[in-house]
Amino acid sequence: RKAAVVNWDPVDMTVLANEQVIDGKGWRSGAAVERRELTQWFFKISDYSEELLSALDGLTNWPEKVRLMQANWIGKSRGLQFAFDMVGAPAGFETLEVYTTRPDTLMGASFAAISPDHPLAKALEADPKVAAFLAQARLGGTTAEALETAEKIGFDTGIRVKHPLDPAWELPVWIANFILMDYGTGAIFGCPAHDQRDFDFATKYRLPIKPAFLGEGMADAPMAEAYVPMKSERVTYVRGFAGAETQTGDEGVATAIAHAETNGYGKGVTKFRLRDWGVSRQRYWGCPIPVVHCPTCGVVPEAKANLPIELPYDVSFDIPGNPLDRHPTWRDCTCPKCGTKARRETDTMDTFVDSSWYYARFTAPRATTPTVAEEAAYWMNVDQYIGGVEHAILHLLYSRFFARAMHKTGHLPAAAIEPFNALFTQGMVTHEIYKTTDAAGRPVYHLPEDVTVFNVADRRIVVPGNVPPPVDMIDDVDAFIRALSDEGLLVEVIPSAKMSKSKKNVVDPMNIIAAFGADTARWFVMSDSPPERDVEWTASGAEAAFKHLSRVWALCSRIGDMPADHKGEGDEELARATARAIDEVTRGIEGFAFNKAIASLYAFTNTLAKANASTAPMKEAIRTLAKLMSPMTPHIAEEVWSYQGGAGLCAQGPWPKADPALLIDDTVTLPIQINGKRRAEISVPKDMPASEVEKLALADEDVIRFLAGQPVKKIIVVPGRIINVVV
RNA sequence: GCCCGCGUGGUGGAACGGUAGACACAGGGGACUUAAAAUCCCUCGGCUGCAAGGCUAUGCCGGUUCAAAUCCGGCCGCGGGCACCA
Repeated sequence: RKAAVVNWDPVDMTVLANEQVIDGKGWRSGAAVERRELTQWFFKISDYSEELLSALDGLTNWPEKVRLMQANWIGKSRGLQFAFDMVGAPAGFETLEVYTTRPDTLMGASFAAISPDHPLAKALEADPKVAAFLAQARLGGTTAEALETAEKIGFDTGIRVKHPLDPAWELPVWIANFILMDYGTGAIFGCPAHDQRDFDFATKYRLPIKPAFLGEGMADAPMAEAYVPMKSERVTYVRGFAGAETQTGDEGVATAIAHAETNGYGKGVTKFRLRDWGVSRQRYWGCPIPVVHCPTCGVVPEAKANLPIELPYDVSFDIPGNPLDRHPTWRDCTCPKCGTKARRETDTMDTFVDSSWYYARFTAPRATTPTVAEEAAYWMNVDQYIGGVEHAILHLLYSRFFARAMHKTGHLPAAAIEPFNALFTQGMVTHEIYKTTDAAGRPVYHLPEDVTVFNVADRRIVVPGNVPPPVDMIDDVDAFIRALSDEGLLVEVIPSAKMSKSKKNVVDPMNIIAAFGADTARWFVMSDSPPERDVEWTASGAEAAFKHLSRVWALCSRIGDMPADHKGEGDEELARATARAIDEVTRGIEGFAFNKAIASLYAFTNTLAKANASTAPMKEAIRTLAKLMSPMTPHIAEEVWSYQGGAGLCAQGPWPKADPALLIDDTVTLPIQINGKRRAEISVPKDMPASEVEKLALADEDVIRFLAGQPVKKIIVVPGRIINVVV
């Protein structure tokens, strides 16, 4: 229960918190959310923004999608940062720093705006009108919808800034609720012509809208919305100040930054969207943050000898809030620096902290230090990491950061800074949701095993309970459904979703195992969908899997009963089929295409069931089948293996290897197309030269019939694949 | 709004640019049964034909190619991620 400690810095930040989190009193759902300042602990992941972004290129065995999501999350942008000189601002606020990714639109500026959380806004808060505005701006929800629909509101401070390119030109400074303190400098210059938000704001408050550029060949005209072309697009500057009159946005930005740097009013900077990782939680169930608050020394890291700080067990959750805050003794401690009475930090760490380095801990689980150098060097990295896509950003990015931090603190070797060599994101097992409504209008969810699904006249009807109604006696289906509905017996079927206990769309694995065994459950889950996709759980699918495994067992006992000297037919073909099965199943498993591997096993089993070969190849085939099945269905595989006289466990023996000679057929069947349509096929020896194949194809009677004497323009022979005759 | 991804039978899904629908589920038919279950066999994209077969078909429209589910462009639909990020 300890975590590596990296860059402990208390940071004052504005965070969003609801009442429950702040004072532990209210726990009403939908309680008003307000914004307050809390002291929180952060990991300075932003120091690694560039590194975490550029290293994504090296993760060649990660899905492109995940790398892209991380790149977008890190969000690198290049822009200009510069300072406006202010007129009429309080003492200490001589300049206003702003950041823009479109410095080429500088001449389209019509105002400057600061975040309600900007230090300047706070400095002005003594003015009751400002205070009232800030209170209003801080209201409002934090959900995506709330933000989307939130109206833009602003307050003109009366302060003015001088335009960097023309000191005589002054712009008003507004406080605006849509400016974020967390990004850039918390202040912007507004260019309504080329930013939709600024456009909306300028329209509302009647500020000038002046284009800096027009689309190539477009005329200057009043605009209905902001003109925001891609930076790669060429535009004609009507209020340009750097570079060519017509150039791409990228060129415009580059020349504008150069202009600012040459003339000394600003500099090009790179910003990242990635914010520091706030790890403080006002909860019990996280690792305690090993920090002591001392009245004389301030914030002091706990002495190493006292680590790990363990959570107390005698806590109560009767009252909402963090029990650590109320614990009588846990909070009390002595300052590791001066020895006086002090208080422990009661915030605990985000549980993502634990999941960010467990893989490293696994390399030396019983060590008294977080990791052991030799063990970490030996075991790291994780060769293949498998998890849901929902971890694409947070967990996987935090882990990448944490591995780097652990390297810096000497807990991991340099080779382990990218902890996961290969990543596979698997889908989920889903099921539809069955819902009814109780008398009070509350939703009631039903387990799949507690409803009955049946069809009447192509209508799928679901009722609670396990007794289907007498379907034959229903003649008016609509009336029947209405009656069910009136009695509250019509179950609403909600489309398939990730299995969740609260929605009761779960199938208990224990029930499946009790009914069919664990092999069946594993076989079915892997058989239908590729693993990166979600699988819909169906009872019939599980039954089908069970039937198939029963067939395998029946086949096993039949082959087991064969007399040792039985001479059959098709020994060669069966040996080929066996080799092909080994090849296909191996490639399927190695390529994470378990559904294809299982399809091959079905085909091989069917071939074997129909075969009438001699005893030796039959036994060889069933033993191979056991081996190939063992990753999916270990129990039946071992039974079959042992029944067929296999030595030891098949899980312990080597994986079968296909004889390459048996994988190559001596003759191949080639389809013949005429103008791209399949018309015939011929069998030819596999190494027959193309010219011979051509002759044979043109001599084929179906081909002759279809050509009907037309001259052949061209003939394409793809060896081993296809022949196309063009007329 | 921005960034990704995906659209193939009734269903889950196969298909290095080369025989579309492998392998299954469901359905239909049959055998065995007094009957049912279980098991086994046949059939199963659509249209057409007694049949052999033919035509048509991978969301829609167009293009590249001897050949397109696959590559390119444009629509439509669905899903995921991000989001007052200046």
